Amino acid sequence: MDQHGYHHGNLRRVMLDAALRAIDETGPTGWSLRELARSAGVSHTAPAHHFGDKTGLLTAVAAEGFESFAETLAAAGDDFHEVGTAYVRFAVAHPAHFRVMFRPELYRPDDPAVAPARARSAAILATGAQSLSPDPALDRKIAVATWSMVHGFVSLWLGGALADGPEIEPEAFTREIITLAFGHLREPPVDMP
Amino acid sequence: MDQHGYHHGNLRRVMLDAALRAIDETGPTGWSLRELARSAGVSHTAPAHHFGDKTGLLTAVAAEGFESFAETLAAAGDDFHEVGTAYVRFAVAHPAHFRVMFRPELYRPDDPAVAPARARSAAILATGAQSLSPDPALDRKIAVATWSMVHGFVSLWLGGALADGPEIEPEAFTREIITLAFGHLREPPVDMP
DNA sequence: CAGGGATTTTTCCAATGGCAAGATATGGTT
DNA sequence: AACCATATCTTGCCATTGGAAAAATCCCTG
Repeated sequence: MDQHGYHHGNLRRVMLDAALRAIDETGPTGWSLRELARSAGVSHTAPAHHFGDKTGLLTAVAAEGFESFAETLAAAGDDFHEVGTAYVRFAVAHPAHFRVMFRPELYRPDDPAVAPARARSAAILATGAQSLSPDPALDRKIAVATWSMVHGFVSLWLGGALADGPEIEPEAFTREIITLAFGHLREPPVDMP
Repeated sequence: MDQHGYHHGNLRRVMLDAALRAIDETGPTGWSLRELARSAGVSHTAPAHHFGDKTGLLTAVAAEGFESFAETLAAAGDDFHEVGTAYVRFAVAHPAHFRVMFRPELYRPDDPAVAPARARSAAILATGAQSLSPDPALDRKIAVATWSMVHGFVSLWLGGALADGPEIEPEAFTREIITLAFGHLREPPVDMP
């Protein structure tokens, strides 16, 4: 089911992939819709049917990203060390998605295709530290602190800001700094059925 | 020394300020050069003389940002708690600059107006944790961890990702999470002459 | 095989970034 | 005060872009 004539048959996915590649190469705004359409071999208005406009395409990227993100986080379990590591793993594996997801001005965060997955991710992150301490207020503090650290690390890493100095292997390094910063808070090992 | 006729007299600064305002309102790419020129009351090509092109304007913003940033960090002293807090203070006080500075694809990071201040900032951050521990490798880890946390926090905060839940006062909150995460590493109080 | 919805194209428009050439102002020199 | 080199700004132009409107083509169902 390739392109056989008038109907492309697959335009939506092809455009998404082209967008992801373009984002990897030149950032979330370093390309034009017409460019992508050309590369897909269709007219410059063909994408409009699938995405509406350029913002719509970025919204679709964000939606796909948050879906996958929520899954990754959920699969990481309850330990916030693991959730933090999963956060970084996702960003490194899907840099283009990640680069869009946390820049809400690029897309429509309230779009029904985005909002649920977005909320799901936020919920997992917010509750990641639950019952670590007896004080719920401290829990939130821990959650935000962890979230901040992994988000910041990955942003800096993707942005090349950590390029000087010895090479860093993102996932392993994340584990180390989480332990460094939050290891001392850890309860005795949680039940592992 | 306002605009008196043909020569604006102050275009460079006026354009920079207009850009900063526009970035605050619609992000680093949510405006057009012509728009800013109109708001300054000059023709759409007038800015070219001062900045070359749009990227040049963003480069000037980044340069100004890193200058001010390096000063702020340097003034914070040696304690990496203070440096971290200063990091956040800067970002909150100069959100438009900050939004550009850490997105190198938006400007020309190697521009001679940017590179030195950028390097100065990086150096302060990299050595922020020096001699905290006997192990230099751990120092780097601590420095990157701290940097990541404050950078991530501020990115999330500026992006509105922390908007749900109780309101957060950035600088105070930063102090708390730095202490939470790194307080246990702290040497006995440094000499304060 | 007819109709209808889905998908894509062609055509058109306003706005943008940038270039080239010309106009105007400014300061220093004499 | 006249002059000129330079800095600053304008006008006119062009290719590219995002998007709207309308028409064309395809595919599925009955």
